[in-house]
Amino acid sequence: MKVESTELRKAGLKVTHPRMRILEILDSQDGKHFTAEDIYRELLDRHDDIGLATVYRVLTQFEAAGMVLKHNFEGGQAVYELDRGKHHDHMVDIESGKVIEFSSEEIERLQHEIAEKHGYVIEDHSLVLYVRPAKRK
Amino acid sequence: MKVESTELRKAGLKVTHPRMRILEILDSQDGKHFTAEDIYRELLDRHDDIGLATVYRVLTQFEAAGMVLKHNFEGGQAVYELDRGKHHDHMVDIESGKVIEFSSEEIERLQHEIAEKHGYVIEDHSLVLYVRPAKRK
DNA sequence: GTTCATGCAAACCCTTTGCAGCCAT
DNA sequence: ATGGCTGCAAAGGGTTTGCATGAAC
Repeated sequence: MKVESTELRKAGLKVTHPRMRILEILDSQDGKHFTAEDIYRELLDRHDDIGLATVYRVLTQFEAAGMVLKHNFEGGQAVYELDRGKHHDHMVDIESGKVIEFSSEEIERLQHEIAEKHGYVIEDHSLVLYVRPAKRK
Repeated sequence: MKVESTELRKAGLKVTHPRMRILEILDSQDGKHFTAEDIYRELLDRHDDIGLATVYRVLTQFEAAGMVLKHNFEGGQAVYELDRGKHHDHMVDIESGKVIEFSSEEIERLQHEIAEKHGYVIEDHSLVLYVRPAKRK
């Protein structure tokens, strides 16, 4: 039995064709971030007849199940990535649109320190650097 | 002459009633973050007959002129605040919706270090901590 | 056979835009 | 006077939802 179907069952979701396909696409490229449209078009390319509404519904369910992370970078369109367990933040190259992942334990630590100082506990956080290739000197 | 009108002229914008009023509202509470609707409703309360479209247009112009900062926190609605020159990041209390400002030179420094390490220069960044009041122990 | 999921189109929310009239300069 | 501004209503883009059909269990 495929890994995907186990994942779905674990999340309490029926193993349906759309969910399997979408999960496969999300899993196909590590570190890649997809918009709902990206996935929809990929499905069309594969001649899978799955509606855009279903893509949104499935992504929302995956997010609720903790299988997928959703990010709202600038630009209106949300992007999704498979949650592979290692936390990271993002850098967006504003010239190419490319998304680079990074992580910094030190920043994480400082964030918790700051929240604590204000009497809070961090539930979630979002750190995005909008960057541009450095000019060679 | 009021400070507001000087600000507007400096930005190359005509000194109109809507722009003055919106600027006044933004200036009325330091550290406060407004949605376009917040401002619109505030204007209605003051019996200023200004359309929501105008509020959006004016806020966009203010942002372009560097007078105002726009943030896209979770929840679909953008919030605006007067740019008073001191950079800061945000913490959002997910229970009350309250926005707390903070700043950390150390985090800023680490961000630049990370971007540089990847061959990039930071153009902009967004750091938001979604927090919950700490339980008393 | 039930229950849950899907496709389609319509609805939704926030934001932007076209246009004719109005106001600041 | 004239060019930029405004209000209104309509359009826009991304996302969600209602409903009848269809698939998974």
